[in-house]
Order: sequence, then C-alpha cells, then structure tokens
Amino acid sequence: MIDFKLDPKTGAPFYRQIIDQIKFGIATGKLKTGEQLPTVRALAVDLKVNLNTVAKAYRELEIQNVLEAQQGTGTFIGNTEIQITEKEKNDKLKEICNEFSSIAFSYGFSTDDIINQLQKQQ
Amino acid sequence: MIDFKLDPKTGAPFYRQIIDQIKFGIATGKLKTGEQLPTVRALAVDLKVNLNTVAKAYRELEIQNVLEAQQGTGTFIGNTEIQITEKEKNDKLKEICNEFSSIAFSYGFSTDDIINQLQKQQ
DNA sequence: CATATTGTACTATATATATAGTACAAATAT
DNA sequence: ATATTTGTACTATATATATAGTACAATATG
Repeated sequence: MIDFKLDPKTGAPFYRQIIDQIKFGIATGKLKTGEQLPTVRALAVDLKVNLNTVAKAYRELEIQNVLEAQQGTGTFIGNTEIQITEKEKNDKLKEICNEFSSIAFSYGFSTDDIINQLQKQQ
Repeated sequence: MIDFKLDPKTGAPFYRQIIDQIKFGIATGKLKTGEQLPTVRALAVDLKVNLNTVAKAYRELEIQNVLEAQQGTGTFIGNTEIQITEKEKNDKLKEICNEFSSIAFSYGFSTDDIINQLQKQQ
C-alpha cells in the first residue's frame, strides 16, 4: 500500500497529487493488479481532505481504465494494457521527453542531471 | 535570460511557475543582480498569459525583495542572494523526474526508454 | 431479512486562479 | 513638450478546486 502524502506548497491540486501517486505506485510495482485501494472515506480521513476530493481522483483514474470501482465493495487496481503502434509509442516518448527536458532546462538542469537522477530512481 | 516555460498539466498556478523559474534562475546563476527581466507585457505575450498573471509573479517577488521594480523602466534582479541549498535543488530535480517518469510509466515506458531517448536528443 | 459499508451523485458555498478591460503614474524617448 | 513605455491598480467575470452536507444504489455482512 502506498503511503499517500499531500503537499499544499506545490500548488498542484490534491486530487491530482493522489492520481499521480497511484500512477507512480503502479509504475514502480508498489501497487499491483487487483489490489484494493483505501476506501474513499478512509483515504479522505487519512489525508485530511474531503471525501469528494478522493472520489474525484478515483473517478478520473477509472475513466482512464487505471482503476476499477465497485459500489459497496471498493476500488481496485485495474489490468490495463493498451495496444498502440511502435511509431505512436515512439512519438509519445519523444513528446514526453521534449516537454520534460525543456521544463528541467528552464530550472537550470542539464540532460545529464536528469539522466543521473533517473538512474538513481530505478 | 531565462527561457520561461509554463506547463498547464502540473496544476501549479502560472504565476507560481514564473516565480519558481526566476528564483531558480537566480540561484543557478543564470540571472544576475541588476539584470532586467522581460517587461510584464512582453513576458505575458511570450507565455500567452494575461498581463496580470506576470505582474502578480513580479509583485510577489518584489515583496520578497528578490526583484526591484521601477515604473516606466522595468523590473530587475535585486542584490539579495538567494540561497538554494543542494538539497532544495535536488528535491526540485527529483520532483520533475518523478512527474516525468510517472507520466512516461503510465504510457508503458521504462526508465531505460526515457534515458535512451534523452541521450538521442542531446 | 436488516444493517453497515462503499462508491456515486447531487447542491451549496468559499477561495484561488486566470482572463479581459480600463486607467493611471512614473520614467524614458523623441 | 509630447508621446511611448513600464509598472501598478482597479473592476468584472469565468473556471477550477476544495469543503460541507445530504442522499441514494450496489454490495457485503450479520
């Protein structure tokens, strides 16, 4: 289970921070297919936010087929495998990398800084 | 001069992203004391945001004694040294990389995919 | 069966953010 | 002097975010 944390300083909306952490949790293997997430009410209490804020995050991820929600039971990590072509994948990767390196550059970081950090993360 | 960039997807307010980039620019030596920033109108056009949004960022930084504004002339980097610790710099890089990789992961890319693409870009 | 739990769906309200438009004061340029 | 540029200061409006409160439907539990 993820140790959810909200940071008001970033300016990023709470519901988006929740979304991010779930996605990252799945990506890094901390959250696995079929695993149950905290209930909307439990996570709301835990993070000291409103029930609606958690529900919004879960709803958004359900629309993206990342989560599967069952009324009366709970919300679970889905089993999403999206089929896309190699070219589409590569274009997307380029797009993401371009966007993020330009952001990192605007903060004065170099490509090497990014690469070093990414290697530490894995 | 900084190459300002705004990212709507992060959820961080534009004015705060501008503040952040100026502070980092000073901290990393890209912006030096006495240097003139773009006029509020010029930067607003450049970033495709409202004049008020840039003005808000500049105003905030003037209150913090980071910038000095002179009506009719322009806005300049003040002489107060911004101390950004290595830890703060590293945290920012981590934050960017986390956001970066979580998005890339949600598209099915691995850290190696990202690193390879970044190295191609260089 | 009845009850509790869980996700869902509303309304209402408050605050923050961003835009649009306008206007003015101070400094500069012509 | 006059006009332009620049920062500043408003009003008004729209949207996004978050909270509070309430209620309901589907499922699980006793």
